[in-house]
Amino acid sequence: MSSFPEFKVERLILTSSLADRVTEALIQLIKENDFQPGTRLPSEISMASRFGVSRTVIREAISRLKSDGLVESRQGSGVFVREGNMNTPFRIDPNVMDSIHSIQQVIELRKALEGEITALAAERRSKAQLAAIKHALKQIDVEVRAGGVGTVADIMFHRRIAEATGNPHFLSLIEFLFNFIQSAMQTARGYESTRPDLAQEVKDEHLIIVDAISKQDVEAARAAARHHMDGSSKRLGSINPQNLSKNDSGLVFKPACF
Amino acid sequence: MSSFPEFKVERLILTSSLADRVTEALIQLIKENDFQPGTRLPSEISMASRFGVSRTVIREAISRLKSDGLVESRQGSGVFVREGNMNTPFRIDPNVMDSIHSIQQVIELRKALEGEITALAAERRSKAQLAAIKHALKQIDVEVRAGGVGTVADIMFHRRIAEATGNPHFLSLIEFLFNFIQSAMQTARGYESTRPDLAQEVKDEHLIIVDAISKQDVEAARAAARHHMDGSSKRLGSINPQNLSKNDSGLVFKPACF
DNA sequence: GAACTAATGTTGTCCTACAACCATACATGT
DNA sequence: ACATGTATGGTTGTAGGACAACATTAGTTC
Repeated sequence: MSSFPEFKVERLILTSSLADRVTEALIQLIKENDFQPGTRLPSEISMASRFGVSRTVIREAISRLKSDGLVESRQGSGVFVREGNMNTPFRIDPNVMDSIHSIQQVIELRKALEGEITALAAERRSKAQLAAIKHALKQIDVEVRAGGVGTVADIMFHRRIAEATGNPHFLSLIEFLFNFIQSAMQTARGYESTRPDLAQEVKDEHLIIVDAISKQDVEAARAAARHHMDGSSKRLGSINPQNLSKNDSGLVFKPACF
Repeated sequence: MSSFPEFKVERLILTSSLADRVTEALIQLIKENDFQPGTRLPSEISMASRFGVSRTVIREAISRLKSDGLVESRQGSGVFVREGNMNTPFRIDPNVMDSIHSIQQVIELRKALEGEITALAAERRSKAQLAAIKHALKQIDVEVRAGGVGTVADIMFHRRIAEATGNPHFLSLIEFLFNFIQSAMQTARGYESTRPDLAQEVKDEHLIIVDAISKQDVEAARAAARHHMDGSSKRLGSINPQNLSKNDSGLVFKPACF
């Protein structure tokens, strides 16, 4: 068509709204400079005049702080800094997830978890949960035969294992991590599909895991999961890095700092 | 003073603001019912009339969704559901952290991580990081001799180990988990301080960990950390459960559902 | 001293208004 | 026919005013 090379850009968001900037400023004030926990923030009106914005903007910023659990507002009294930070969530900044190195850091996190998860699953799985795991394993082949690379089913397989631990936090944590390594898994599995030897390797590793969970052999399950993680990171490392640079979901461009 | 027994209640927040409820409703709509990623939400005005609230309330709710990464707003165009949920953080609802069981679930999460963290720390620690770990270990005794139970220094000890992995996510995840198990650790260490045998047990376990990290013996480090985790959960289990019911930070009361 | 009351300040909610911006349809010129 | 400019309506971003609900404090009364 046109003489342009492919020029598909998601959307440059270099516009930060006032509420964004006020939020950031307040977080900085609370975290760095000591607004001691329990103290009251200045009133919304005074902050509005101090920041030079309207009260609407201040309220939106405080609304975000509230949902992040940093502050708590009491009608008629004021906004107070919360003590303890139980409500501040664990997050990984997607803006730094551009390099392969940072993806591998997340993979390392998953690697650390998967061994214990599989061991606990072996110890505690019910018959129904074992059946669900086995079913998920079969679904990988189904997805591959249907022309896919099998990422969705692969993730579901490990999700079922996490479910079998009986501890819901394991499931939500690895689901959180999958969001970041999904694209890496996709290219990895895409590469494996061109190498029958590697594909067979993966299938074998999965089988060993299921076998150990089936027999409720805790140590074997742990070892199998660790072996699988080592194998997949080895396979991932054998891919040409440039394949990883295209990120299919989310932003690719890190907004310039200014 | 009064005839009442101690009745110090932080503050009952059973009043959920309109923005709270609208936020919850929108999250539900996005997650359960499919607002497909990429689709536009109804305009703020129409949502306001639909929910029967003012546009201000809608804006505050959407502001929270934005900070949670669920949606993205484009001026002049609308609010769009984000594709991929890389930005949705990992959180543990503090309102369900009332029972011992749920605390132990978080401890189990930490248990799973600490083994790998210590192993990686043994593998990669620099000389300076080893020194920091050893210093933190000494600080536990200092804190205890100063009359404290040693929780702060204990946490700092494990924090330094996590730092030595070189993977920043380990540190932030462990720090996140510590927020939930801190109070449990406090009562545990308080109990240990009345039992010299247990206190010595803890010190021995810590020493073995540091020794393995010092020698860069990866497998020994993993084993030592796992042994320490097993020991501390065993010691925690030997405490009378009622000691755990008093939670010093945050809410204790789970708001009634209505 | 205890209980009630008024005053003041703060957050919660609603409203209107306008600026900045986007998407589309329409008009214009070549 | 095509590209370019322009008008228009709709949407978010921001400002500001108004009042209700509530908390705190000072003052008053008993």
